[in-house]
Amino acid sequence: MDGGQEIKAKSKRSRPVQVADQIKAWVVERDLRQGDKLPNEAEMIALFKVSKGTVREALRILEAQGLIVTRTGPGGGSFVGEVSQDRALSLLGNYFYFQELSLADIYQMRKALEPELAAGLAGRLASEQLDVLTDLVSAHASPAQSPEEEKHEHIASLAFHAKLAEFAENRLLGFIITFMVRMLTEMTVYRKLYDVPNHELWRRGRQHQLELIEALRKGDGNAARETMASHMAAAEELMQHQEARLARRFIPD
Amino acid sequence: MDGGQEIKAKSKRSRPVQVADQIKAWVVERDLRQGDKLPNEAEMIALFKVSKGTVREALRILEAQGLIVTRTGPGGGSFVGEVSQDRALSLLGNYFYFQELSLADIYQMRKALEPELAAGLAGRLASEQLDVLTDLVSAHASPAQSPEEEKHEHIASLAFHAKLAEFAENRLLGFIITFMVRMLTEMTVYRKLYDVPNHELWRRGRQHQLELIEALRKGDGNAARETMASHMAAAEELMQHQEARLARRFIPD
DNA sequence: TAAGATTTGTTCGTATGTATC
DNA sequence: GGATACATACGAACAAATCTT
Repeated sequence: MDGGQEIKAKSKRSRPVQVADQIKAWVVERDLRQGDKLPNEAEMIALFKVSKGTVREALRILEAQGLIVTRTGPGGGSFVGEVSQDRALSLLGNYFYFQELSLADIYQMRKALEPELAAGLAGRLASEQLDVLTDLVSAHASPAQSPEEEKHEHIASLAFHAKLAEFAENRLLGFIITFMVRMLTEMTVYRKLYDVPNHELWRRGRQHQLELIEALRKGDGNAARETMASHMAAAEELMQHQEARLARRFIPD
Repeated sequence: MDGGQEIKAKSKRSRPVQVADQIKAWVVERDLRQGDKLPNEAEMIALFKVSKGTVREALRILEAQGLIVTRTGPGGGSFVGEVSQDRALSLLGNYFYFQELSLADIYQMRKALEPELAAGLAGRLASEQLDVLTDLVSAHASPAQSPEEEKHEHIASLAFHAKLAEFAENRLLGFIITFMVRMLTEMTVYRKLYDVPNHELWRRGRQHQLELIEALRKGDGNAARETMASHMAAAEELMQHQEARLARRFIPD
């Protein structure tokens, strides 16, 4: 009946992993923040009583997670680093690489979250930010003439949503939407999600985006929410024929 | 037969990171799946023309991301590994360690997603699964008498939601909710989120959970959705007085 | 520009630990 | 138990990057 703390199998953790844990503990104990310096290699060797190679493997572990950065030269060493959104997106992508994620799954989430994002943004964007959004919509104003153009339009449309997510105040909301957009973009690139063009639906989607920008400008949260909800429904319809699954590949850093 | 020419433009990356990338490419080229064996250390040394130490650092990088697992002994070596949900949760937690995430942010998401989860689960759970949920609610049936009990009730309540998320068919939805529950659990443990008891609200929350289980059993998706929505509103109210921010600490593996 | 100092980056040889047969 | 095939760990040396003077 605890549910929170899982008892972890006492698997034998390798020395480098142990050292990585010790380094984390060392950082937490001292409440270090981004940019603060860690002991250098020589000091860690003395501190943890391990060889240089082991220390370096531990540092690579932490570096791979984005927790530290390392620089050479005088004044160099390892420092507490802020995990970038890009890295976090990649690491999460590696997990879902192994999961069965369908378009339906992603759109169930988008339908729930994107209207929420839109409502929260109403009246909060500077005019330059609104202009950026307008430019993204304008970038694919004329009807696509070839599959290649279809593809680029599709990606540009997703970029519109990525930009909205970037503006989100709720960083968790922004992150998740960015993640889904990224997944969809990869699907678009690696599979032929754009080969069943439906110009009418496409035109409607573009109209939605323009209406959304207007609602955001006016600060009308409810209109923004409703418009986005319609847009999501249309986008889902547009992709629904596609049987697509996510491309199974490692996502590079 | 291998990659061929090195790309000078990316020479910023350290050798171990380069090798890690090469190993990933090697895996992707061959479309290896979980459990498939990678070359052993000696072979990688020959393959990538680097020393043992460099190969090992590269392997630790991939291991830290959950992409490979390593075993010693005959027949041992490195193998393609499936990234576990637990590891993915930790890595994502590391990212949000650095973000300003408020209770309001999390509840905005929960209000949008948990009703969706509840609706999707209606009529899909086996009776054993429903029993597990009932047990979790029963675990905190009597009113809490002390702050310590309040805390455990709070955690148990979150465990209820974690279990629901575990049953989700949509793995993305399940993952995100699990993540939020985990964050809230940590807040509960590391901060005094349970020191402003409100017995009436608490009783109502418990009632909601029982109603929800009933709706799930009956297969009434709309009732499940509505009940969960009410439950989320109540839970938010319960936590709203708390100024809490997430504890700033590294999340252990 | 150049030299020197500092710190990480990489290699090699060797020895030890561990799981399988 | 012994042999084998692996990863694991250590230490010493040298290379490369980068800062200071």
